[in-house]
Amino acid sequence: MSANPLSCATCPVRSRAACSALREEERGELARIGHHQRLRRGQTLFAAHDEPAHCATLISGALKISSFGEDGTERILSLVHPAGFIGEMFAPVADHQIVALTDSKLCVFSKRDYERAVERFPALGRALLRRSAEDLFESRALIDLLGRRSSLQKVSGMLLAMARAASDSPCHPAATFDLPVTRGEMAGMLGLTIETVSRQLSKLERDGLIHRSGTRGIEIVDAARLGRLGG
Amino acid sequence: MSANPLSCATCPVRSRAACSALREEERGELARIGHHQRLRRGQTLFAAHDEPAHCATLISGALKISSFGEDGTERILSLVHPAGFIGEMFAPVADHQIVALTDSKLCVFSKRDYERAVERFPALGRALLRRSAEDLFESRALIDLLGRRSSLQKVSGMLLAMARAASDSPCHPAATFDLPVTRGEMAGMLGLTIETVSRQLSKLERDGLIHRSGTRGIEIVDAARLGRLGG
DNA sequence: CGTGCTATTGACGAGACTCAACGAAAGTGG
DNA sequence: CCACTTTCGTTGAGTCTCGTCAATAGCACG
Repeated sequence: MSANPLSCATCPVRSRAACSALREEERGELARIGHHQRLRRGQTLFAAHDEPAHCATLISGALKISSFGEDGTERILSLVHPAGFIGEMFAPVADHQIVALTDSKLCVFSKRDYERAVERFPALGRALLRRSAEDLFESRALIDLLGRRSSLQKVSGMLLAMARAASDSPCHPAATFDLPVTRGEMAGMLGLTIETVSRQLSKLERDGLIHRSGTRGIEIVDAARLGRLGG
Repeated sequence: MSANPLSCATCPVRSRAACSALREEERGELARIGHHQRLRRGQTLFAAHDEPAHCATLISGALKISSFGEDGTERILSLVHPAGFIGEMFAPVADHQIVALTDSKLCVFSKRDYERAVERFPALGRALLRRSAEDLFESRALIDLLGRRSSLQKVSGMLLAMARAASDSPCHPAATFDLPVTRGEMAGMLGLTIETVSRQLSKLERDGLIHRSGTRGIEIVDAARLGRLGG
């Protein structure tokens, strides 16, 4: 765990993360109680059953939040994208594991310190609330995706969601991007099997809606038809 | 819309709702800017596409938050139980409809007023954050339920969730309760059809895990086995 | 150039949806 | 209070999607 001093001035998410709600000097104070941490692909931030003593803002990369069934099968509950906040401040102890999907950088704080900061800087609390609302919105979008839809619709919807997440501007999705997840992880999120995901991707490519390059690269060819399926 | 003055002293959720974080006199001030509202079963609080100008705490009854696909099929994203907070304070404008499942009572506030109150009373903001985190947790539980499970598991899990929600104490679920939702709504939440839900309920009763009385009454006979399926 | 791992593709079968009929409950109007 | 209508719930038979099992192909690594 490297204890680099935080350098907010060059932080790529300084305009979107929760701390962006703070004034200059307040942010400086927050920076003093936090530190950077790097996570390599596959490394876990918090393991299931941990009493999480930390919280963090994701600076770059991507994380997944997943739970595990009794049979050990993984279930991905949510993805975390840059500027996202991790640390279920008040949630019941959840058996959630948080793992890096790609090499990632985070801004980590002790939970106690952060809670104190929230009390001192009300704006931070409001910013967290906003983030939380966005997470909730995302979660509901995923629920929407999981509910009564065909596998083809699910896969299409996920591609669109990924395209949106890959783009910096939230309004227009990226036309070409790399999937941050493996097929298995995608399947886990959608409640499908690897095989079904693979088949539907093949079908989407056959029908000319997308183009695949390598195993992760996706180019959206016909966004309109894709949206009709997955939106 | 009846404009009864709020009477926090006798409010059944005064110890659990967001406003419970406030001190006596602060709560009094909040009460002055809010009013009670009754909703009959089936009435909608906010319709899709409304720019919601209000937010509310649910006092009694039950609400559903749902979205609608292009084909008009309803998709229930979340249930709201007493003490729950409604009003996506900061979320992107969502095409979500909020409808009463049973006759309900709410504590309604203008969004602007409430936001001002949040700024003035930081504790309120923190309480909202906690609520939001719980909602997020609930949402993720639903996602968990929707992901790769058999219809029997889904139905079992939903019964357990309902039992938990029906009980006042969050630790031990109610043994006997009324479903707040119709079969169709249940099906909508689980991504199943009415028929499948009905069949699985019949099966659970045949196998002695539950007992049905009327169309809504549920008695949990064998919580252990039910938990093994749906937990 | 093997060696794992991930992804793709095919054949088959179980589980969930569709369609359809029937029964039960709830609301309506006389 | 009762007959009527409407909605909701249950049950059955047939179809189709998606999961399971298995074999093969691409890729990254040493």
